[in-house]
Amino acid sequence: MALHIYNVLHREKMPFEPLHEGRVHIYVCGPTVYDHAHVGHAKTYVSFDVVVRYLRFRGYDVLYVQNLTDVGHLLDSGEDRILKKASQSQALPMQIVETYARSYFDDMDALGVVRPDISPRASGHSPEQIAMIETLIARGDAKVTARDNVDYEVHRWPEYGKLSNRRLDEQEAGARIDPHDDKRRAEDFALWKAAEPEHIMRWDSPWGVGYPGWHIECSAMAKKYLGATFDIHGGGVDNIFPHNECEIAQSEAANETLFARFWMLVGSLTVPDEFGIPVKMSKSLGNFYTIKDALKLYRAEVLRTFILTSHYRNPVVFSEEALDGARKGWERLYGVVRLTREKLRTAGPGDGGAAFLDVLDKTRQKFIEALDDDFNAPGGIAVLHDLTREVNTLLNSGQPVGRAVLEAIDTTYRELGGDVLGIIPDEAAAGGAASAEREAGLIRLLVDMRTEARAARDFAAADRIRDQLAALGVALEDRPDGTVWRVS
RNA sequence: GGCGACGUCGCCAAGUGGUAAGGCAAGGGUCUGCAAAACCCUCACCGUGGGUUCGAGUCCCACCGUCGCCUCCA
Repeated sequence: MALHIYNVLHREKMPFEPLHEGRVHIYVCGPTVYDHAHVGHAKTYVSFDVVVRYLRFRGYDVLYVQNLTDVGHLLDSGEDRILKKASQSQALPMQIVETYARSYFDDMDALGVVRPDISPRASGHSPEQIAMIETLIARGDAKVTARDNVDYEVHRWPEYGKLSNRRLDEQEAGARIDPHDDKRRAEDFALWKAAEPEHIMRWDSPWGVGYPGWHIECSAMAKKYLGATFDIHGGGVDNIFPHNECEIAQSEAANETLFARFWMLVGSLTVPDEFGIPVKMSKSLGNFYTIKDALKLYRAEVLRTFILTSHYRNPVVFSEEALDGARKGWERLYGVVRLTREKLRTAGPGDGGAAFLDVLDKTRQKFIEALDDDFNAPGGIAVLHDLTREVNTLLNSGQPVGRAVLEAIDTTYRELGGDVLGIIPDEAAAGGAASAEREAGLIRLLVDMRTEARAARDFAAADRIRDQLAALGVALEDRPDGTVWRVS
């Protein structure tokens, strides 16, 4: 059973073989950097983070491109999002872009999302955008309008609608036409827009000073870094129409070849409203959670666990109960890793418990089986929970477990839970700094003192140490073979 | 109105034809100085009604309910 991916383009799971052997080219629509990222962004980018991590785990050489949209993404009113924010905060547009691009990377770093190999900005690619538009004009697929806009003429592309499964005659026509536009058909979209005097983000073009349309940016950048045809295009489902559909139309027309071979779209994240009905986040409803907000309440691994316990294609409701459930489930997984590492500190060199290596092999097989099935992360987490029961049983059994087996257990969690899913921290990340070492030493000293008190049946002193440590967020567990501690 | 998706135990959730993974919660036990953690046991006729099939949560139809998109959105 090889890797299968649900391809939105064909609405079915298909076996995945990259275009170039051993190498996967993937493009994911990045955010428009005009505000702090919210938990919906976290769902999308954590999902693709696991896709990329898993492809690498499977041995593929992955080239991952995720753009930053910093121009041309307009609001209903026709205003550019970046420009509007800039005028509101009395800053230059590129200050806004810089501020929120940094904020975005900070958030992604905090969530343990591996950075894309290339994070191209739309504003830096006007030569590529213009070249593509010129090709489309030469082909007769795009027209320069009387106002020096360039519009893509959708009726020229017979396959328009193949991704989102829409046909033009089914759409409500003319719902929104910008008064500054002079396009002839409502479904046509802008490749290039002439800049009004107040539009200070502007570039020279053969059609005068202007700026690119949102859709052409992704087409131009994907082609530049990944080629005309590449393996996977990702994004959130909410962009399937019009954005992704327009990308396909203009790219396949201009390049005269297939654009992305596989389309992977992530289900939306909603938030319960006052009646508990899931709705999209919006600032006006007061249900807008930034990643920074969420990270104050839950650690990154817990947020990732929450996101990854449902399949990436499904919609998810961001609720406190679900988050708390994810937290407890994660604590169970991390608890056994902590226990394993604690035992490793003092373990003897023998190979006791070697029969357990077979369990680890089977775990790895089942995990791969799950992830091979369209990146079924929930299935992968369930496999880790099954392993966790077995490891707990082993470590509580009293039989001697040698260093080799403990290391193999740790490696299994490190690779599957850490490298692929990003929910099991490294020892170092959990506190490898000098101060953390000192703290651990102090805690061990207190634990030893308590052990002596218990041996002397001085339970008052023992409980005092335990209670004080608990108040500081350090939980103790007395096990047959000694006391272990963990930071809660 | 059109397009798409979803409805599985109190909660979250996997499962695209062969008698329902996993986590949380709950109840009962084991262990423990007491705890905590862990382990064991218990806990689902898969929205409703039809149909196809030897056999359906899984396929088809209808209905009910929910969500998303229809040129702002990851």
